This record gives sequence, C-alpha cells and structure tokens, in this order.
Amino acid sequence: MKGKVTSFDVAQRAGVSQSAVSRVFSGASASKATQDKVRSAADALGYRPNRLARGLITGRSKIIGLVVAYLDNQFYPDALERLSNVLKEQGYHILIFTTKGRGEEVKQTFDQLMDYQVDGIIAASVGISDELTNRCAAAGIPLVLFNRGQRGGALAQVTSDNLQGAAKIASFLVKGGHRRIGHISGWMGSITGQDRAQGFASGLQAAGSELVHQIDGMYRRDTAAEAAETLVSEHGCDAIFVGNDHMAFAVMDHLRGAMKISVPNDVSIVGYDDVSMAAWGAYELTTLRQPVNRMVHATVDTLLAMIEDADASADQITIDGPLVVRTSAKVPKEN
Amino acid sequence: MKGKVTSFDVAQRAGVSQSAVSRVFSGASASKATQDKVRSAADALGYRPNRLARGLITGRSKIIGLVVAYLDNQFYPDALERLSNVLKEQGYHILIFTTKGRGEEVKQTFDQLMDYQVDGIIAASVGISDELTNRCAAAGIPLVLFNRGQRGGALAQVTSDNLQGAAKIASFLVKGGHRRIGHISGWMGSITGQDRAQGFASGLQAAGSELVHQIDGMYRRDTAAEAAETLVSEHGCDAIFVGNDHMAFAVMDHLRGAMKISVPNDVSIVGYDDVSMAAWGAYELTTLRQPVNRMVHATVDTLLAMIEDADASADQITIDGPLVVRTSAKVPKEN
DNA sequence: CTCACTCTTGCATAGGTTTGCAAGATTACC
DNA sequence: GGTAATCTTGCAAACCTATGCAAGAGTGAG
Repeated sequence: MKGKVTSFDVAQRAGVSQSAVSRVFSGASASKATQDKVRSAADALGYRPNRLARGLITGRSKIIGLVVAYLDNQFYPDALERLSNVLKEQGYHILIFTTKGRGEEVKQTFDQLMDYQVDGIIAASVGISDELTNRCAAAGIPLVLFNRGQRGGALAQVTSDNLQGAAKIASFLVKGGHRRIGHISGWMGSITGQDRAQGFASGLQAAGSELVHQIDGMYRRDTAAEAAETLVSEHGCDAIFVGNDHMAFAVMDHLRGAMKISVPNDVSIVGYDDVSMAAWGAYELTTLRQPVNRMVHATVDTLLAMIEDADASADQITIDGPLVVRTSAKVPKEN
Repeated sequence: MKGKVTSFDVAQRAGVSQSAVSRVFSGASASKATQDKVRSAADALGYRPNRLARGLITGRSKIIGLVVAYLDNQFYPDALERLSNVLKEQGYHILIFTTKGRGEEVKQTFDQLMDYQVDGIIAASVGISDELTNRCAAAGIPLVLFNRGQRGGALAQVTSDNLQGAAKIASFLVKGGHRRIGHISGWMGSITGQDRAQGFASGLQAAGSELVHQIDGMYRRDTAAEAAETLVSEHGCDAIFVGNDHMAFAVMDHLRGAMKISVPNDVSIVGYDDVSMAAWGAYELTTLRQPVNRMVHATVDTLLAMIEDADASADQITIDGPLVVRTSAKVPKEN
C-alpha cells in the first residue's frame, strides 16, 4: 500500500493491457466491457493518473503560471481566486509566483516557470521585458498580460479601458463643481499608470478644466499619502483622482486622520478598481469599477485559445467599466 | 529552435554522455572539465532541466499544494505571499487551490492535488475530514494545517495560541473598565473559533467578569455586523471581542455607520490577527497579532521535515502573539 | 458462408530525466 | 614504477503514461 498505484497495476487487476486503462482515462475509444472492468479495478485500487507522467508525454502539463506583484492590493487576491476557479473548470491549475522586483527577479521567475513546463503564463501587473517575451515565444509558451498593457507590443493583454475610465472620472469631478483637481497616479513606469493619467488629463480638458498637479503614487500607500498632503496643502486641491483604490484608502486615511480634512466636504476622492473594500462603511469610495469577472474570463479565453492553437492571434482586449458613485466625492447636482 | 532542448542535445554538443549533463545539473559529482563543457553547451542552447521528467523519476515534484478558503480575509493573501517566498528559497513552488466548500469540494481538491504529485500540502483554514487525512497518509503526502487546528488529531498544525491570546484580550477589556462584554466568534465549526471563544470566556472569569452573550459570526462580514447590532441593542454590550479582524472591520463599519455608535467611546472593539489593514487610519483596530512570519516559517519547516523524513513526528506548534493596542478599544488607565 | 469494413486491443516505443553498476581514468603512496 | 584506492564517466534501466501500428474481434451485406 506504500508505492504509488500505476496504470499497470490496474491493468493487471482488470485483466487488460496497460494501454487499455490509459485509453479509458484519457477518453479514447474503448468498449463498454473494458471500461467497466478498468473503472472498477481503478476504484478498488484507488488509482488516479499521474499528471506529471501524462504531461511529460503529451507536452501539456495543465499548469498555468501566474505571476503577480501586488498581493496586498485586494484587487489581486480577488482576481487570483476567480482565475483559479475558471481555470479549474477547464482542467488547469495555477502555479503561483510573487515578485516585487522588476528586473532580474522577474527573469528568474520566468526561468522557474518554464522549468515546470507550464502551458501558459498570466502576468498580473508585472513588467515584462522584450527579452522575456521572446523567450516565451521561443519556448512556445503563450503569455497574457492581466491588468497591464505593453506599448506597441504584439502581446496578448486584457485591461480595462483606462483612458475612457479616467475620462469618466474627470467629467464627474468637473460636473461636481470642483475647481482645483489633482491626480495621484499609479506608478508612471506602468502603462496602466500612464493611461489613466493621460485619460484623466484629456478628460479634464474636454470638460473645460485642467489638471492642477500630478504626483506619482508608485502604487504605495505611504507615497500616496504624502502626495495627497502635498496636493492639498501646497496646491489647494479640492478633488483628487487616485490611480487605484489601494492608494485611495491611504489617501482618505491620511486626510481624515493626520490632516483633519473632511472627505468629501473639503476634498473629494475618487479611486479606480472598485475592490470590495471600497464599499465598506469606513470608505464608501467613489471609484471606477474594473469588471474583474469579465477580465478574468477574457484572460482565460485568450490564453486557452493560444494554447490550443499555437498561432492564434494575440488579442488585446480592453473592457469598459462603470463609475460607481458612493460618498467619497461630491455628486453633481443635476445630470 | 522549436522543439524543447533536452539534456541529450547538450550532451551531444558538449561531447559527453547524457548522464554527465544530468549529473552536473543535479549537483552530483563531475570533474571540473566536464562541468565547464556542459555548462557552456547548456548556456548556448538555453537548456534547463525539465522538472516534470525529473519529478517523475525522483518522486519529488517540488510542488507544494496550498488550499485556502478565505482569500478575501487579508490574512491569507499575506500568508500566501510569505509562504511562497519561503518555499521558493527551498526550491519549492505553490500550486494553489481555493475552495469555499467543506465537504465534497475539498475532497475533489485533494484528488487533484494528488494527481499533480505534490510533495506536501498546506491547508490554510480549511476543514479536513479524517478520510482525507487517511488518504494523504496512505499516499505518503505530508499535510500541515495552517491557522486551523484539529481536535485530538495526530495532524501537524501550526496556529497561534488562541486560548492564551483570547485570554489576554479578556483581561485587557476587563481592566479597561467594561461591564458588559460580548463576543462575536469565528465559525464555531472551526477549532480556531472554538478555542478563541473558550479562551475568552475563561479569561473573563479569571478576571472576575463574565461573558454577557456570544454569537457565531461565521467569519462573514454580514453575519458579524448583524451580531454586533444584537449584542449592542439587545444585550447592552459596551465591549465586543470579534473573532478575527476581517469581521471586526465589518462590525466597526456597522456600528459607526448604520447605528451611529462611537467606537471606542460607546463600544470597544477588539479583533484578532493584526492584518495590515488593522493599522489603517480608518480602523486603528486593537487586536491580537498572529505572528505570520513565524507561523509561516514553522509551517514550512515542519512540512519540509516531513517530506525529507517520512516518519518525522507531526508537530503541533502554537505560537504566542502580543496584543497590539490601538484606538478601537478603551485602554486601561494604569497598568 | 464469405468478404469487406469498422472497433478494440495489445505491443512496443517515446517522452526527459536520475541513478546503480562497472569499467576506465586519475591520484596517492611507498 | 607499481599497486591500491578514489574519481569520473558511460551504459542502460527505470519512472508512468500516451499513442502509432498491426492484428484480432466483431458487424453487416451479399
């Protein structure tokens, strides 16, 4: 009862060849009779096919590598859980890698991913160098970027419509009667950060206003809080669009706590993501919802398509999301 | 450049046998000369050993299965990230499974884990039936429970000292001058929930007080919020110990928001976990810290010990944590 | 009953690595 | 320089499954 039970063992017990049991479990053709014999023998012995061995010969490990940078931003655990569930339905499972680094560490991570012969990779908000994308392409491993774009790349990616979304926020804030509007951006080294900043600036212009000042929040709470203080104290901002909810919470904490400033009476705050915490009573954050479910499904769909068909086109999908109005920002009087 | 490059390819290029290249990559003995030849050939070809094949023959996949129930409770993403990092240092990686269910779903999850030939399993706060533990034992797969105990089991587990911790909280609240103290427990189907409840009750007695009322919060925000309302409105509680931070936030939101009750002036709230959010300005939650780092290291250490040595003893480790005093509960005047 | 045709099934090989074994190469020592 | 001891190295088997191939079993028609 110690050693693993193999397809050979159940073949022996069922009085058939090893190929027969393989065929039964891989869904190939087999007569009803052998099906039954094999199944009952397998049940008796507690046999289950060894995925490693199967992967070795089929060239499909049924493992998807997920590399994620910011697990403290609730958006990502949430996405992770949904990705896991959707992939599970398709018979895939997630090998997870976390990495803060941007350069060498990411490269090592990819090395390790490829060691495990993953069938595909999802990179959630992590920077991928051209060298890495080439390596993946050379190895024939599909890669899709989740919630992170790549300029002019032919890379598959799914993001929300950051320009459009940020523009919606701009329009909302202007209509809300704010005069001095600032922006704490996501890390400007990321396309996501850039796009939201750009969409916001042009949105303000389109609404006849302009951006007073912008500071890079680096996706970090402390940096964002500091930035908020600067925007309010030095630039007299009465509204701030913060590049994601995670930073927006820090901003609200800092304004209300250390600075004794009322949100939204003195300063309006708008975030981006609509993580579940945004609905919590302590924040009631007005924010642009990223439709996680649709993003996850789109990601899995394109990734699996690329796995099935090696030269499927690398889709670049952007998904539109609604502005969720709560109480952290003044609401325009009329529509 | 299409097909994978194998150890055989690099052997050919280096002018040695395939075994030679295997030996240099698996760290077995090899002369300096062949080491060099093999390494440079491998670099030129971009060779890396196939972990699936390696796992097939060594019987070690270097994969650890992690199954986790509550990813929306920040404690777990945090633990996940740390587990991932610590395991990575030891050459292991995490195949992740999320499951809400308690019965059949957990079983299927374990089936799938075993299909992947994981070297060990970490179950974070999920209920494991005896049947499953037996299956693991039969398959020779070590299992350790993280942040979740098991009554009278011989199972490896690492938890914080829930009885002691809850008792500390009891003492703190009594010293704080509270008269009517209630408890919103974690799910009473979990040992964790039971232990904290019990530790709290006996802690109150030891301090010359008693528990006014207790309600099962089920680890859910909505249930906890409802419970808080009952405790305050119907039982006149002036202090509540909430079974974990995740629920405590909901309680604070509900008291302050819907019920217009001041925390801590009217009601003191204490949580358990000390997730990073507990330090945020919106909550400043007084809570008992679970030392995640030490718990994670203990978990990995015991798990790896069990993997190395099949009949290593299944340690049951409980780790003590400090009470972190913030502002969500009245602080005793003197010491 | 025979023939042609389709289903099933077993044999044997492949997939990429590790490892015991034995032979060859090297070292050490006298 | 000779012998014993130690290193290196290649050969081949093993890990567990999937699958092409060919032979056998079954089916239907004439």
